[in-house]
Amino acid sequence: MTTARSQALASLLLVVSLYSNLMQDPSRVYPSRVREVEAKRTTDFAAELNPAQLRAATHADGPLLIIAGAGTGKTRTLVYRVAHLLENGVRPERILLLTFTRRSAQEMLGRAERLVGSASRAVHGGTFHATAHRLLRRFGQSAGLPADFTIMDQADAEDLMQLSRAKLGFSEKKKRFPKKSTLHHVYSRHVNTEIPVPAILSEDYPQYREFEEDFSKIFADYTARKSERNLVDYDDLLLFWALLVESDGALAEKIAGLYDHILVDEYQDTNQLQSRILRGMCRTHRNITVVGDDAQSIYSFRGATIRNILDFPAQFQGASVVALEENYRSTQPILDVTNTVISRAEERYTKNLFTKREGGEKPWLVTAHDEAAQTRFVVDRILELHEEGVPLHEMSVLFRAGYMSADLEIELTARGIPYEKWGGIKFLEAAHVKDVLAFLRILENPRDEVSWYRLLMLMPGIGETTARGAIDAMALAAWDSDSFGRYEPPPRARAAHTSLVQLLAALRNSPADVEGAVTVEIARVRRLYDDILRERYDRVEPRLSDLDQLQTIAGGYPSRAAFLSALALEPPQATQDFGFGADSEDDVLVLSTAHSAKGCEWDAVFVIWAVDGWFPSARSLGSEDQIEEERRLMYVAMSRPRNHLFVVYPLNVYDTRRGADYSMDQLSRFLDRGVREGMQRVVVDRPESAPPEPAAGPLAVDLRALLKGRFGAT
DNA sequence: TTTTGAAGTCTCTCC
DNA sequence: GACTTCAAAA
Repeated sequence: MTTARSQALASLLLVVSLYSNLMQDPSRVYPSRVREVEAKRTTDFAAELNPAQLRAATHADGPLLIIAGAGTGKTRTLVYRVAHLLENGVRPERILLLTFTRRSAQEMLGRAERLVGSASRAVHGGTFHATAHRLLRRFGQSAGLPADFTIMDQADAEDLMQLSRAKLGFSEKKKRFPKKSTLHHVYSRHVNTEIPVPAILSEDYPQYREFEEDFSKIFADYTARKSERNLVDYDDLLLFWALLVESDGALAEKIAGLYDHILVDEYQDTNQLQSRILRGMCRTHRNITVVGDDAQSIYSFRGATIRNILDFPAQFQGASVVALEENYRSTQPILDVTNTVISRAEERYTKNLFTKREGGEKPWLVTAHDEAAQTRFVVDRILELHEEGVPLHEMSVLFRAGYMSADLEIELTARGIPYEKWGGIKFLEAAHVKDVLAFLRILENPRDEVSWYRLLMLMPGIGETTARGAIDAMALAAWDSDSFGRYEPPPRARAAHTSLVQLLAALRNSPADVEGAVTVEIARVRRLYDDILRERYDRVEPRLSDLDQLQTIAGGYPSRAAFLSALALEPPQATQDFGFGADSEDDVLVLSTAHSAKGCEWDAVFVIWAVDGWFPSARSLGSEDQIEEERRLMYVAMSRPRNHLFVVYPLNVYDTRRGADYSMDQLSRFLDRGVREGMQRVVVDRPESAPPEPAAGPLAVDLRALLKGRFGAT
């Protein structure tokens, strides 16, 4: 069976190999690679690119902005630009390719390799955060950052924020005090956008304006806590990088001098802080190429600003601008509809996407009676297309938020259709995985308060007060590694304390630098932890097998530190990391959030839950800007297919949020009259009373029988 | 006083 | 379903 989780694990294994690649000193790779470049035939750029792509790919030095509409060969152009640079003698390790996701970095470097040979492997590529991490491990100490810092993921950062919140006594007294996730969100937004906190509160959280001073106090405490405890959050990675390249010293020169060319993908999704980093990195050469599509800017919730791309020509004087407008992906009827959707957007670079792909069916707008009918329609149509020869991996179902695919997943499982889910429940967010990792993290960084707290709270007889008391005692002893052993617990916690002390001692004494050391450590932790797991959680078996997998994965890392850092920065999201070897031959359907689908394409795409309040999300209806972003998100979703597009919406939704009753819902506002004119409509009724026949084997359902009588065109 | 279980409140997108 | 709040149990 193909589950999201098992695939996530497989992808994590891939990360292992990537990680060791990433950490390799490129100078060691260099000499042999160069010869391969020279031996390689030169690429015939003019024959393989259209005029606009050619201009972008072969652009000489200096800033370049490529405005690339959906499906216009953006990746291709960037890959050829890398090839062009290499063929013109730029050393691969002097090129930095910044992407938004690890997946696109892999894909691009893989394609570049096919084009120009293995030289491209020495090109530095990765996300902003992963690149920041690499630089900070190498140069951070000169900037006052400890060498052994631990990276916190978002949940960790929120937990730490909660500790600050509780410490300052805000947890009980006031009514409606913002919760930890809100606190963290405001903080993160402040760091990434550089908007002052009061302004963020006024704009996004007017109800919390009265707590303005409390926010400042908590943030101050949070910041102090981080540095005392050796912790670094995602935002810090960028922040320290920016500070490093903006300083006046030789260090800034050195870091900026690492690269001669910087290429940035998905530039519309960068934020103010990232823009500062880029300006710092380009202080000497100005060889910066950015690619983006303002119509696909969908990450403002994490501080991305469309201004970066709109203002690029002003920020980098003399920048060339190339627009890619020929769409190679979709048929004309699909393009007509998506062009109409995005034409309603306010401020943008005007692009006129066109295609030579004439013909093809009009996109479908499907009105389903309710959620069950929606699910049935999607599954039936998928099977039908599959029978017509479209492989499952050439189809995807897209939705606004991860939880919206629940019903569909049940049905797919029942009918034996394999699928993989992107952007869903993440392996590393599972409580039991985080529990085990907490043990490893305090070994790595004894000051890691978040992990201590988590771990202590797991132990029977230890609650909030005892946990905090133990942590305070350790802080008082300057986090000496024996300080926990000297701590005197109250009687009810004594047994737990003893076993924990013994475990930690055993772990500290086991050799750390032998192969598979991390796996051994996890096994030891589990001798204590597995019983706790059985006690605390339901569905024990799958959780235990997750931990088995975690042990296996850990075996691939050279050290505990490498393992933990990789997990924070390269979380296995699911199978989006799947593009290798035999596994890519698995024919599985893709379920994805609209966000995670960006940059991908399929033969057939289903967009479900196209209901006002769901897509656009009800939370975004408050402001014009947010609605605009939702519109772009819908545009991203609808512009993924090559040949078949289905937009589905259920009429009656059993909505527990509003008094648990059926309510009539309305089609998403983005499918306005003009858009609908380009579509063909279908109404799908409530499913017949008979349940679907259980599948004899994968895809063995008699479709015609199931579909009979359930279509009624209007 | 502290822990723990149970009822009640919302529920996005990602590095 | 995860997280918070609240009241009973140790």
